[in-house]
Amino acid sequence: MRNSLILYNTLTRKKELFVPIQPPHVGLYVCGPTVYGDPHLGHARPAITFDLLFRYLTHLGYKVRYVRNITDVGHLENDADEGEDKIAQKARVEQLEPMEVAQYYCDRYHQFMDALNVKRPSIEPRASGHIIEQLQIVKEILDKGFAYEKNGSVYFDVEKYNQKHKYGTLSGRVLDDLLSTTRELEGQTEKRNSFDFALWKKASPTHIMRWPSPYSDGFPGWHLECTAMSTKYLGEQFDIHGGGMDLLFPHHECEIAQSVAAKGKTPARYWMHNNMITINGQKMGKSLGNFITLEEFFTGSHSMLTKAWSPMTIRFFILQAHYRSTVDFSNEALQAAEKGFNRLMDALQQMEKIKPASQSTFDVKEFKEKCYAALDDDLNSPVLIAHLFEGAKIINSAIAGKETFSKNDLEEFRQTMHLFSEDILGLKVESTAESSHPEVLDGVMNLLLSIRQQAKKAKDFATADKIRDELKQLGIELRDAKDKTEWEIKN
RNA sequence: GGUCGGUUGGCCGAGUGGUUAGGCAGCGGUCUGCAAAACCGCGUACGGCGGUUCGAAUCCGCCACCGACCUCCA
Repeated sequence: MRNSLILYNTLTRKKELFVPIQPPHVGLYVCGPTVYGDPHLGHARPAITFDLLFRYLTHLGYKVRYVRNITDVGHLENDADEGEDKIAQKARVEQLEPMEVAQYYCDRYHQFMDALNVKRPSIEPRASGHIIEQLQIVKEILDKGFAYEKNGSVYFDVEKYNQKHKYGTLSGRVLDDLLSTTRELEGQTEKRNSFDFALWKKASPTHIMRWPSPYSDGFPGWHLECTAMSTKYLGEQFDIHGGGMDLLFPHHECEIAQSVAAKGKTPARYWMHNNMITINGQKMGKSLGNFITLEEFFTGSHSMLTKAWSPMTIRFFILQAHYRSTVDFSNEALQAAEKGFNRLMDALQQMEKIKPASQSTFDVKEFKEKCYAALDDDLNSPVLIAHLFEGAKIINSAIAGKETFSKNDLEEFRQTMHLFSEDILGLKVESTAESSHPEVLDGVMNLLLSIRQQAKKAKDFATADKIRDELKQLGIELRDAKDKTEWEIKN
């Protein structure tokens, strides 16, 4: 097994060689969606980032258990007493059962992640199905003395925890600073300190989602589910914990505190955080109202979009930036991504036409090594894509007779190109009308092309060009090669 | 205000103490009846000011600007 993957660990702020606790097994936990709204571009980034990690680790031969939760009990709307579960709030607005709402958006999430060719995780646990496990952790933390109960709610005692352990190791925050910088919130009389966080919240009378507990009828605090479910399925300490950078503080910091308080262990050894997506340089966010749903991208139905952008264009666009960089959205950038993606996919298909020669003019082994090296360097997908474009250029040159491959090299080159672009980056040729009725369209095209060929022979270029131009208007592009004319549907 | 990160050619976006990132767009060429596609060539970019160094866009310092987190958010 290749063993040279280096990952940037937020915990140490350094790139580190990835060494699993129990090779060949790898435990990977990623914070999943809160299913109270339609999936948007921001959901795509972590899903694709960790899909790449999942695919690469699997390819390397690791047996990966990938756990990504579904938050269906919702997080607290805020920390105030009248805080309301997000799912419950949405349900009231739409007059639906809370679980109906959660199911609907969960299905939508799956539908769009499938379209983006994101593999399903090994386990997708729901928070609502793990109330017992969460209550168990509340009890453990209370027993250890790192939490206190007040009016039916249970809060994590950060100050007390900080006396024995250190709070803020992941985000680099210092408790004293937090005291002075955290603003005062109304209705926080129950908490001893503003930075304490809820482990269990007593439900207000209007709160629909509630479960019985020794403390009150209520619901779990907003960091607890990840601790409960990662512990249950991956153990008290596992390999990699991932999520968006916005979750670094307080969410992941609190997860660490909960695990250390309850189990005495930092839950994960490697913490990975994908950066945000920006629109016109500004973060995309619910509160900012500038987020674009995936459905709007795929159909083009948003005022900021000049046209529809396909799932693979979105995936390619995201992979063209390193996961720790912000990626700024614009129609121009997507246009460039779309064209580049098509060029790569075209080359991949053209590759089948290459005929083996006696000798190779291209070093396939070195090429393959470069591709691995890119991913080994903290999943550098943009560099990998740059290499794949070099591969595309070689393919096209080989078809033009400028490069040659021996039989063995050709086979290895084909495998390498497919491995990295399809199996690992998860890119694929998107189906078009061509694939739904292939025979019919082929027949029609062959007819048109033979008429055009006759016209060309007779030097009737007006007719030949008319066919080409009008097909172009329909979205079919012709390319005259030496002995035949190729055609392709563009969008 | 505190903490962290960023500022790369027309656009997007990697990377690095001295050697071509890559894609898109543009320009010139080859090919073509003309195109398209493809291939070849071109642009010589790293926020500002100092410092370290034989040499910095890459290291250090200061400044400017932008952003993220500190409140639900991927």
